[in-house]
Amino acid sequence: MQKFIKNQLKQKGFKMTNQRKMILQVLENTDTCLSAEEIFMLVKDINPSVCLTTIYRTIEILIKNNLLTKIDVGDNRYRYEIRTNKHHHHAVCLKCKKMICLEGCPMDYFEKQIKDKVNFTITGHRLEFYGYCLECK
Amino acid sequence: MQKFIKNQLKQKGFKMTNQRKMILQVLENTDTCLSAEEIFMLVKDINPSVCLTTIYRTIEILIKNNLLTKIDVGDNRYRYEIRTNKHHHHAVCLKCKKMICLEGCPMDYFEKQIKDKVNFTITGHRLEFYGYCLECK
DNA sequence: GGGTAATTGCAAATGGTTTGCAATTAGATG
DNA sequence: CATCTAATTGCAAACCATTTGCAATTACCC
Ligand SMILES: [Mn+2]
Ligand SMILES: [Mn+2]
Ligand SMILES: [Zn+2]
Ligand SMILES: [Zn+2]
Repeated sequence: MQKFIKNQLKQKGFKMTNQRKMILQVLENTDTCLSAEEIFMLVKDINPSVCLTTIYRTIEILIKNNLLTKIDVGDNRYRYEIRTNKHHHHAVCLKCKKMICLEGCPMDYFEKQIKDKVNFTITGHRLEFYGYCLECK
Repeated sequence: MQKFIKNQLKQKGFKMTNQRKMILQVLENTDTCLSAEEIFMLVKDINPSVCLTTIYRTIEILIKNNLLTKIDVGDNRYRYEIRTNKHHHHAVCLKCKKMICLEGCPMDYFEKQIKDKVNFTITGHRLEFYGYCLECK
């Protein structure tokens, strides 16, 4: 995957800078979704001379090229998740906003998995479809 | 529904001010989800002397009392939807961010409805469960 | 290694949302 | 109906995640 993303970027004419390498490394070595600030902190652990702006600009590039997903949890701060080849969903804790990645997709499968494996108490869910309406198509 | 919400608020000790009446009226007379700014504009059409702050504070109360839902579409601005007794989902246009309310819930039913009735081209979807994780339960 | 366009860091701007505070008001009480 | 008080409001300022302008730096094609 690491390779795939780097190739995608190179192919589109983006330079593979040290900052971008570090950001990708951080995004690929986490098991949750990270906020810009969290990515920033983790990248600083590798090299303290990075700038938050660079994080945001890299995020923008990745999203525009379908290599990163922007996720909202309702606390005025987005989380980002690097592209995986397995389509999946999340369980979001209303209190600490932690996002637990779930495998697979069909809803009923999920409900069972969440209760049995992840130990997450469901109080509700939200399902949104993305695409284009009649006027914008 | 109008009545139900007012009763809920009164029961919890909130005053039924003119501002709150107008905000509820606006929220109940729309067929999409509105941003705070949009609610503000619509309320100003009724009475120009209202303040955006009041919109936000009312939104906060409604959300805390489960009378309003906060929805994110990815453009740094939340949309709000007044409580309905029919659980339902949305189709969000990636371009204009318009939210089309869908009836019912099961996924397969939706996919058909979206294609046939609402004329919305699906390019993807997101499903999130809300609740509490092991530590926060 | 040199040339050039892309990228970066810094500081400042942006914009949605929140907060402090004094003035106003709903609605309970008599 | 007039009085009282806690809740609510409007205004201005703060907040804070994200974005932008610009000069200095860097990747990478030759
Ligand atoms: Mn899915
Ligand atoms: Mn549902
Ligand atoms: Zn939690
Ligand atoms: Zn549209």
